[in-house]
Amino acid sequence: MTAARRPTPTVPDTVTQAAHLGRARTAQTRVLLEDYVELIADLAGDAADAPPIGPSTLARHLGVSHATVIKCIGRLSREGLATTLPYRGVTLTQAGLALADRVRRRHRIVVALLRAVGVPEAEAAADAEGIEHHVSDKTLAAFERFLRHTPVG
Amino acid sequence: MTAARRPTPTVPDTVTQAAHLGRARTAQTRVLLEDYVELIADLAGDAADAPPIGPSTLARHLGVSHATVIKCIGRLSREGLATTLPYRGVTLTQAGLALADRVRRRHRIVVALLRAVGVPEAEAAADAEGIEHHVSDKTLAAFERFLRHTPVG
DNA sequence: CCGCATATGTAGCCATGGCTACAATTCGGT
DNA sequence: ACCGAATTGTAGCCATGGCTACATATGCGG
Ligand SMILES: [Mn+2]
Ligand SMILES: [Mn+2]
Ligand SMILES: [Mn+2]
Ligand SMILES: [Mn+2]
Repeated sequence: MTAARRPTPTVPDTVTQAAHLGRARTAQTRVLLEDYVELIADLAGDAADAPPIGPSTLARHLGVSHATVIKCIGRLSREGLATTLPYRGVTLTQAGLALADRVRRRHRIVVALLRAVGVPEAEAAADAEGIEHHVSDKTLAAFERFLRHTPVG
Repeated sequence: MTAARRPTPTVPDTVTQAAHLGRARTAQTRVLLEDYVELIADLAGDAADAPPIGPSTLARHLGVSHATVIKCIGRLSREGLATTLPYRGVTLTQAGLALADRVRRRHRIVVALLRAVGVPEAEAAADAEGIEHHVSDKTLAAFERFLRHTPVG
């Protein structure tokens, strides 16, 4: 039972595989933060006077309870991505805005790539919401290159 | 604070967005199961007499502790994907094998698509480990179509 | 200016998936 | 046969992110 008798060729070297899976696990811890800052930025609009967004609004868009949102806003704030005052909603910090920009850009590119390889609109929109969080910078760069060098969609 | 003054066009309709994010959240609950059955199938090889795999082997490949693996094997077994006997390792059920087949195929196709749009080998291998779990059947079908109609890489 | 609908916050529950520390079993080598 | 190393299992901790139920604050319409 120490190992498979034949180290099947489909199995990559052990430490590499562990690293890949670990990386995916780590990415998971960022998913919630990324979705929140992306949504907050989208809702607040691009004006300089971005208005604070309330928990119930976020809850509606996220499809979770407002209690859950309030807890997660605590984490956002602990991580320095947003500021919040009781009964006064949440506003992104500079760091939060910077992250939101990166996340929104990546989201757009992922959707565009999916569309470009023939994924239907609705599926692209839905799947991108999960895929985006696992697209590294290098992969994103490759996506952009592909989109530039590909005629239409 | 009830909503953004301008319902910025980047924000999709509320219930659609909630559905998309909810779908990504739901997918998350399958990630662990998928990675486990995929790994177990890979390690056991394709022989009919697939040998049971021990927790420590899985732990090494997954990059987590053996205690964590043992707990997760419990879930695998509760969900009918594997059987296990004390000190005798874990074996996939028919359902587990079927899931593993789907997951491994999807994994291959995702890696191939990433390579086809120009993602470097190492990045493709790493990112695929996270992306794969968020690729729906329709999106997978689109990937296959694209790969068929695209000359080389 | 006041009451009430709505939004916000708190408390406490649960499942998951990490971990370490320790206990028990197995099994190969002598 | 049996000893000891390696594997396996158990116990108990923690953080996360869901939820419901209840409590409190806000602010608008009348
Ligand atoms: Mn997302
Ligand atoms: Mn997104
Ligand atoms: Mn994976
Ligand atoms: Mn995989």
